[in-house]
Amino acid sequence: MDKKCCHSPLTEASARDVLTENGINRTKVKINILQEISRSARPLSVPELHSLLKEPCDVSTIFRTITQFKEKNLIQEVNLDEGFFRYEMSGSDDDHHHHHHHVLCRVCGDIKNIEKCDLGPFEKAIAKLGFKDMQHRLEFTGVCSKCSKK
Amino acid sequence: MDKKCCHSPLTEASARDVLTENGINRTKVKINILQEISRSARPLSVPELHSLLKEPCDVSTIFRTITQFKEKNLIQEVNLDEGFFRYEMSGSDDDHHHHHHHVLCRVCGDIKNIEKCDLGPFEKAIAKLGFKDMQHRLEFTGVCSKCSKK
DNA sequence: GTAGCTGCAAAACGTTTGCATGTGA
DNA sequence: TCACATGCAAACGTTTTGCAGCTAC
Repeated sequence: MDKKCCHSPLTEASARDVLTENGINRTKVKINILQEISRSARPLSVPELHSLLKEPCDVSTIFRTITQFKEKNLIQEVNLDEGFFRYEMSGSDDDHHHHHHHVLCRVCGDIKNIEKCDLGPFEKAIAKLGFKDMQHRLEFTGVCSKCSKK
Repeated sequence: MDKKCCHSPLTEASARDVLTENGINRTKVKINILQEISRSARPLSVPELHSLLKEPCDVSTIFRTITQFKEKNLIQEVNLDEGFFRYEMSGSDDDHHHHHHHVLCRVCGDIKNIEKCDLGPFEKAIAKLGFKDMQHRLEFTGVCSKCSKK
């Protein structure tokens, strides 16, 4: 549960490699965005990403880049019920079906990962209703230990 | 799993009672909105609600009313990853902690309820991280039997 | 009468799109 | 060269807000 996330921050060189492997042009903007997402310990929103980039680019470019990265499954969308999406690395190839959930602290906004995921009983129940190709979204909120001490 | 939802459509008289019990003024608009949500078999978005109301009101009024209903726990927010929220009845007083999940068909948009909810193992794992007052959101998408036959 | 409700208009916010220009391979 | 990437401006859909007038109690 406390172990480090599966990916590590990408160097410029490795970011370039990842883009090449996925058939994406290696532009300054795309390298920056990929590095910034890989550097972050938590999923980032587009406005956050925009203000983190050392060489800022337009938000529309960020959205277009994110669309492309999602299509190549480099990153994945996270919805913590905040009214907007966040994005995080999908995990490397050796870790192909990486899947996890999050807990969001309702007070300070801190986000932790939950690696456990067993929804078998739910999925069996839904299969009985005739549904196929199931996907799910499970996110938790709570008050973290720091905030509940105050 | 197939049983009818816990609440039934509210008559105008019972909608008025519910509002009074919750200290909310019984205006025409609020009665209409509450009835319309109680009548619906599935959680409604604000635009849907707006077009369903027989005596339409401004969307800003709908949002303000919904905020108030949420505060009194008359209704609850549902997020099916569509980019907007839906709203449904919270369940009656005798059914005080009613809680369920949904499956959304990614093809036709049909929504079914899932009554089962056992996330004990997850919540234990999160409690170990020091989080308190946990809440969760779990929603499924899939392809319903009608749509997968085509 | 007064607190609270409503409609209208405007704006906030995340997100998408069209278009003209610029850049990577 | 030429497909693709970018910035800018405009638009979109959902949601919020300010304000003036109206309604419930």
